[in-house]
Amino acid sequence: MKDFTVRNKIKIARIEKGGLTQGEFAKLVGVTRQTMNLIEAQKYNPTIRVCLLISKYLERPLDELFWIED
Amino acid sequence: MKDFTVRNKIKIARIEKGGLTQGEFAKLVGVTRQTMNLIEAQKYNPTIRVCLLISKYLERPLDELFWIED
DNA sequence: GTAAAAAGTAAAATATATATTACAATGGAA
DNA sequence: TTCCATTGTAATATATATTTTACTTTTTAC
Repeated sequence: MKDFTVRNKIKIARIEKGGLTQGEFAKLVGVTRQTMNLIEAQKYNPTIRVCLLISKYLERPLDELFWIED
Repeated sequence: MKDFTVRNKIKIARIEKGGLTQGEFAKLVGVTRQTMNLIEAQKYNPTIRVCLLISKYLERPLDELFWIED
């Protein structure tokens, strides 16, 4: 199967959201800072569960935060 | 952390999409039929990558297909 | 410029998504 | 009813998301 790459704009959205640090945001979502770091750096392919929580706390739709690059 | 449950309406959307069998759809998306079966049965928490492909082939936004129940 | 906070990163351990194979249950068409 | 396609499910194996701990680099405030 093709090697679609998943992209996200979490980091930008988090900063735009105002003041949230990576660690604070990770805690909100319920993952470790390291996990959030890797997700933001697009080195992970997070589960929909984590993505939904990210979407919730950033108040942005999933479709705006995540997309495929083929 | 709270135990949010992830829900999805993939099976309904797949059938509404017309004629696609679970196996055919799984192949389209690039996972096995068993994996798609477990995802549809809400026993898995799929990766955003798989969800994006599902969204693409069902022509439905992520936010319409997946949500959290708390 | 210095100190503290935040962010990047890395290695090892654990949890779980996904694959593989196989078989049972269900449903619809003949 | 019988046959065949589809779906449900289970066991084992593998890949990888996530955690934990710890250290380095970058950024920000003073």
